[in-house]
Amino acid sequence: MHTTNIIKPLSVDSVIFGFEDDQLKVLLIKRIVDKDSGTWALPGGYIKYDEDIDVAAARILEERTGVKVFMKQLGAFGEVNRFPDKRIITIAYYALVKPRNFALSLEDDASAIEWVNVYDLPKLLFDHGIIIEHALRSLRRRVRIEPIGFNLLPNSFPLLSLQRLYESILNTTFDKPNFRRKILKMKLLIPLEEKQEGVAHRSARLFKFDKNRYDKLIDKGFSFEV
Amino acid sequence: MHTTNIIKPLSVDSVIFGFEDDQLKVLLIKRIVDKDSGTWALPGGYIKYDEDIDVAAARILEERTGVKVFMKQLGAFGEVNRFPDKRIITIAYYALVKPRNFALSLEDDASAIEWVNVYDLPKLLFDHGIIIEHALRSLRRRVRIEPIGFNLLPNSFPLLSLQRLYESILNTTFDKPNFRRKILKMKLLIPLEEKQEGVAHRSARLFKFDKNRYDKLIDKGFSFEV
DNA sequence: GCAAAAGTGTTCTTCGTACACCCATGC
DNA sequence: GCATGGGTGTACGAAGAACACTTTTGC
Repeated sequence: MHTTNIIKPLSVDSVIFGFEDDQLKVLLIKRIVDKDSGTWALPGGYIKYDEDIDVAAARILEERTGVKVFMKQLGAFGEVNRFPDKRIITIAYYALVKPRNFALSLEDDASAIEWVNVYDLPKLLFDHGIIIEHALRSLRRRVRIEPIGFNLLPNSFPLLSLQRLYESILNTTFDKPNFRRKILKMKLLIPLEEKQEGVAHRSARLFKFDKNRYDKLIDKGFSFEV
Repeated sequence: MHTTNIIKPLSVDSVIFGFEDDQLKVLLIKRIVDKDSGTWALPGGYIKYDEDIDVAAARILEERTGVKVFMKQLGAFGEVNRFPDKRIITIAYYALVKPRNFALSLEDDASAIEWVNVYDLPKLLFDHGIIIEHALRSLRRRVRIEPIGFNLLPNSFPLLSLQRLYESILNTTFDKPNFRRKILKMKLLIPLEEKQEGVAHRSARLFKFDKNRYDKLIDKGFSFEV
């Protein structure tokens, strides 16, 4: 990491959500060698002097994890004592990704990187636990009114996967027939010819999210709601 | 203003919403003497080294305007060129206040201060116009699911005032009978014995928002929605 | 009387919810 | 056959939208 030309009292931390094994997870890093050894943390770093903060967040995430994605800002966390010894204010970001699409890569051998169930987190560095809580709250609010959930699923998926996704994010359950009808009525999904394979039950039709269609509907005043 | 012991690349700006004459307004300041003369701006300033950012925002707002209120964070604005010459990242806050409750006071004679209709803004300093847009979007989202609108009204108010408030924030119109029923059904308003006075029509009953009641309903799973 | 807002009543439709039920597939 | 999930049908009730109508007050 470059240490010149950076803004020292300002860091960036990223909460990366992924959906794997029907569980909502976040991407955490653990420094193995230095004094924080043993504590998991959000991927983060310092902003450069001549770099937009959104760009800094994306750069730092990629450097730390190999994940390249555009993120949404969560907000600034600036309690005086959030960081030991020094005053560092951090700007938190979050994003939703498909874990399968990324080969996690580490910048060095001194760290471990892992997808961790968001409902079963280990002890985290500084206020990173609080940051994740905020990110989760924001995710819950947004996921019900914007079709961002699809970012967590493979390009094609059966409807029950979508339902399980919403259930795990919102920590609730839905009636299957009703959920199905509600989603299909929006006409946001393109039914594919493909079917599930190798499952121990009747194979389900796969669907694909139609971003184009969504944009057009939005122009007509449509509003997504789960 | 103190210039020692502050974090220089980090400022705070506040969007203060008020409701006056059936219009949604924001509080703006204009520097009259210096080089920015003639340009309206959001009240803002620098964060101190040993001060929580939320506290800094409240302190700065009070210093600039006399308005003392707790605010909600909107987020950080950090485009490289948002501020001329220097790199300054700002953390924006917003709040909803009752304009009548505040005697606007200026720290010096070099400034003017004013409530300005949010739908008819003058040219603003730096990216302050963008910040207000974001604040308005956030306000619109929140006002429909949290009873924060009452913060903009006097303690007691007729139902039509509430309706006009929502209409001006959401930039829409509601059917009076339906709006009335919807709000009353929530049981969040205490009907008072008082009536409007000096109006050229049948005087309306006044109501008061019942915060206690709201907190209790929330515990029972109630969710506010307009 | 007229204008303006207060306040009540009613109808129609849409939508969410609950749940019964049949279908296909692997073991 | 049985378990598991896929997928359809239906019936009830709550909630929203539209609008007609009566009441009260100042001018």
